[in-house]
Amino acid sequence: MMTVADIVGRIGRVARWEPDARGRLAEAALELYAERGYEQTTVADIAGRAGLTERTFFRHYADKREVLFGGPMPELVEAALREAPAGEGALAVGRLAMLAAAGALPPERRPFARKRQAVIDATPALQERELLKLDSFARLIDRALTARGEEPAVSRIVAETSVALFKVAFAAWIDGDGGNDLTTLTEGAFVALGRVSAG
Amino acid sequence: MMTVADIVGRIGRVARWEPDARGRLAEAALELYAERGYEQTTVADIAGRAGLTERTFFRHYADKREVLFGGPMPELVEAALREAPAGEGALAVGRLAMLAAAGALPPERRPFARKRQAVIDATPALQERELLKLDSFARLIDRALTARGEEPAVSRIVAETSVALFKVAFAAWIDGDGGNDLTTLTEGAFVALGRVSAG
DNA sequence: GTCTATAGGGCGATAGAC
DNA sequence: GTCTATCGCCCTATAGAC
Repeated sequence: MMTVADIVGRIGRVARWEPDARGRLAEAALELYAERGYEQTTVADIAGRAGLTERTFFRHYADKREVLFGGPMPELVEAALREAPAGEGALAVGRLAMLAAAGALPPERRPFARKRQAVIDATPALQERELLKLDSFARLIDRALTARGEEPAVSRIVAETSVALFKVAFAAWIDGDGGNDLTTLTEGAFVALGRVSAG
Repeated sequence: MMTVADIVGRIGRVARWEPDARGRLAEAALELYAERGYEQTTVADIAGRAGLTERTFFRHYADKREVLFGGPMPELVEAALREAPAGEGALAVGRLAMLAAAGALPPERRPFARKRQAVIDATPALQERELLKLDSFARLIDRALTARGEEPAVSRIVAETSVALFKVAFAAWIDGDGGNDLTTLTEGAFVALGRVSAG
């Protein structure tokens, strides 16, 4: 279905507002956080660079941290959990969920992800938010596994472990040379768990 | 060396200040967060109940969240990692570190821990802080394992997995009926990992 | 202790599209 | 008329600076 914004875009006329306020805010925020640091950046700075006001920033993002965490990963994880084949074991389902998350970060997004991660690594407040997002994936997996009839104890362990492995794979993807994509590294982390927990 | 507080304690007289301002602030904060919610509680409220000023609160705690996270767990984890026998495998060391963390919460602390956890579970801002604290344990384990000569990939996986298992055990301790102590539950989580990752 | 900047929420006004 | 995105000005509490 064609939206008003689409029509405006086609006609090529400037409407009342520049399009994609949300995206412009996110871009401006990352730039400024990288340039001068998260704490040294005010919401007014971000809004100003995006050609908007402070108040509009808070319409699009609940707080100053959230502007870096707007990706499609939660939906991808939920979809993977919904579509996981009935026969799969618990850990295999957790693995599918994390592979879906990895799918949100194809190789071409690595430069952006590295820039974003450098900002997060320099800022405890952003690390906290990142950990909460990852924890929410664990909750999704736990709920899905329980719904599939797994023991609560198994669901929880698999959920937390799966996310732990994704964290490891993601860190390796960011720190590495780009030779392996995130999907491969995620699969590798699940394989490595078997080795570590056996040996 | 003897501090002023020590001297006051010995004499047994009430000096210029009631003793243990830090503890009183923590107690007042938990009460208020439980009574009316974290966001509905101001730092002035907490300080007032503790008979202190707002400014004094920030001398003892860096921010409003930190007042719930002042325990000895980090030191216990560090000590366990320092004293881990040389022969132990990576996962065994992670397990020792998490058992040391569990040691900070003996059965008699469960009522307090449950009250505190209820507040945290109701407050995303506090969940974020809790996750950051747990993540800092993973960093400690990772560093210690790397120092012991483990492969970086193994260190990271073991570190994240160990903390993941502790999270599961802690949740079970809080949610359960108190029949199992946290140490037992933590050991059980490490045992269960073997079953889950094998089967 | 005092002062101040900033985060972030409430609410109403405005200006288009339909 | 309704709906939606933006702006403006109010406010309080946090947290850092002095």
